[in-house]
Amino acid sequence: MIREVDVTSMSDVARAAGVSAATVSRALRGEPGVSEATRRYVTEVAKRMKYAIARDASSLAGGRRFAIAVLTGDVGRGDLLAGAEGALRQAGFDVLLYVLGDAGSRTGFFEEMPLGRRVDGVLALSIVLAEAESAALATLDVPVVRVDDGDLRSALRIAVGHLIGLGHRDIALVLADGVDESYDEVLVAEGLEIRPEWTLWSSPTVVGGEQVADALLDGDRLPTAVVSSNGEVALGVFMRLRRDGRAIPADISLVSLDDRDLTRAVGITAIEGAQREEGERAVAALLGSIRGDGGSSVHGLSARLVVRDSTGPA
Amino acid sequence: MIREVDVTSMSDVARAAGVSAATVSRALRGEPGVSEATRRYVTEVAKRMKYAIARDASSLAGGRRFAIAVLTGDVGRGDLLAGAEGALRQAGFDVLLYVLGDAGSRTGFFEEMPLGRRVDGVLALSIVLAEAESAALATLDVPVVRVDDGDLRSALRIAVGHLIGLGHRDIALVLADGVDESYDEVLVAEGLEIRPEWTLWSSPTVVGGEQVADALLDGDRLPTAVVSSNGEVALGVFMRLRRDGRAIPADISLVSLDDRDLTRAVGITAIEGAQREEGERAVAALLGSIRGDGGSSVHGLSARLVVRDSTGPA
DNA sequence: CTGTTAGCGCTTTCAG
DNA sequence: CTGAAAGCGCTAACAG
Repeated sequence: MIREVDVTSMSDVARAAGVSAATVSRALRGEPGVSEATRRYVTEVAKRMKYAIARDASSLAGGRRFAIAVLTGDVGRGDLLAGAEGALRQAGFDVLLYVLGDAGSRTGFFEEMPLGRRVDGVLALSIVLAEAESAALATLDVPVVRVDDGDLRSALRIAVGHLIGLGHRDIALVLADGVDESYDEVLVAEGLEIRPEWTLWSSPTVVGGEQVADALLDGDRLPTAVVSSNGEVALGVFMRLRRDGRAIPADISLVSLDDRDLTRAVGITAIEGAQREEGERAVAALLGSIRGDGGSSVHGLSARLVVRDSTGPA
Repeated sequence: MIREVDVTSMSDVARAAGVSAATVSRALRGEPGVSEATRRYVTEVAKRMKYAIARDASSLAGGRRFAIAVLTGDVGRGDLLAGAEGALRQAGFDVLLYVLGDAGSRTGFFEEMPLGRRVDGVLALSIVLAEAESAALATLDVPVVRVDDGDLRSALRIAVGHLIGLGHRDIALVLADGVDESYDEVLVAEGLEIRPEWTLWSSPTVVGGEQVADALLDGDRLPTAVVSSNGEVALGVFMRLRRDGRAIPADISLVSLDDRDLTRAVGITAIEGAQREEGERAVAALLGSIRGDGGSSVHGLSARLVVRDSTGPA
């Protein structure tokens, strides 16, 4: 396709404004060394001509790229991405998106490393990087900032604290398969008694949650509160308990350590990562690095309790 | 931050390979006019030197940008985005992401139009563009491809067809607020009788769905099936009916015209857009346009019924 | 098939 | 404060 169009270039603007291209460049970028009057006038003219700096040429000449690569394994974590994108756009950076969800595209990406000399920094959002992958990124010689999912332990601590504050002592903990650590100490630390039958594992699905609820209902005593590490499991527990005639939160309170569309929709109290904000914070850190020390860093999603309708007094 | 590094440029490679820069350029891009032997050797050397073409310079000189702007209003539609990104990356295009979720960033974007001379095409994913916005994009003079949500009418047709196949005749239709058209004709066309009290409106929330279910339960006759235009509403209906002791699908079948995490998790039969595939198809169309006629086009998410556990014989 | 020569549209010294 | 000149690293004619 041939496009023979609107090549309003900087020199066009310069000519129209009766100054040199250098002055236009300085004026438009807010560089010092231009009188305010000139700057205003040039900006004016540029806008009238709908002129926009050609990034390619600008990068080539200036050495800066004004672009950040955003790597993510899971577009589902939408707000994190949205927050980061907004902050970057506002700061004048392009966002080059790379969705590294499946193994194929992921290995492909790290083999090709298509970022060479193309970005000023890298943001890795909720994707756990292998050693080799981190190393590959390091060769780009630009700052890398990672945002990981918040850690379960502290989320659990917050949830349990909330429940204890409501007077609960009998708290069951449902962990999604794959979670292999023990979290008893968190309960112990709060002075709670550990009952083995109240620590349950479940596949990370709604059906799994329903089975867990069944197991709970079959026990000789029901806890007054349930904490689930996974949102879908929480929903399963919620639905089964309700169907069994248990009122939530009157009979049983429920907290999810994982906040999702699901839990939000149903009104389940949950620990949410402040995703949007964290995305913005990560961008701030990255831009700081770019301007400053060039260092890399790792951020955890900050945990925050959102009390909804599934928790109440014991 | 000062970066005084690895500026392996094309001429470095050329020197190392004992050829001219032009030859390296041709060889690396697969352009004709290079002997196979030379191409192989040059490629070899380049790889060994870890050389990667500088996109900026390449674009500047060549006039092509190898970048596509992807506009989306809703990162939640993850698979569409993932599909498009994968296809674009494979084709060698950068993806410049713009999340135009909230009004502020959206108007900001269309006022600034930061894309001038920066992309070879635009992909608008599940975002309905206003007249003025389309016009703004048109000024970029690059192909624009849009992928819209599938249309409700055809989704409804599929859902109703499915239910009728299962023997249902008493079908209630729940529309989320904002849907203003009448869909009676779809039912009529299938030979169904229209009962006004079985066409209900609801806020697009779980609570709204629960209220709808209440209204249904209060009626003098219960439909044998419910179709909801919205996933969250469907979930609300689902939960309330179950709590009221109605078995799904034994007593009542339920179909959502909108497939989401929610409906998937709970196992509600739904009409899903084949998002990933559609993303790839849109990219194919866009790349075709870029190479060819430069035309723009609109794609609908292709509707597909996913039968889960919420529908069964009447 | 390959090399040479001009730029692409900016930013950046360096003078003025 | 402003302008002129010299590239940034490539690609695209044009010659050989």
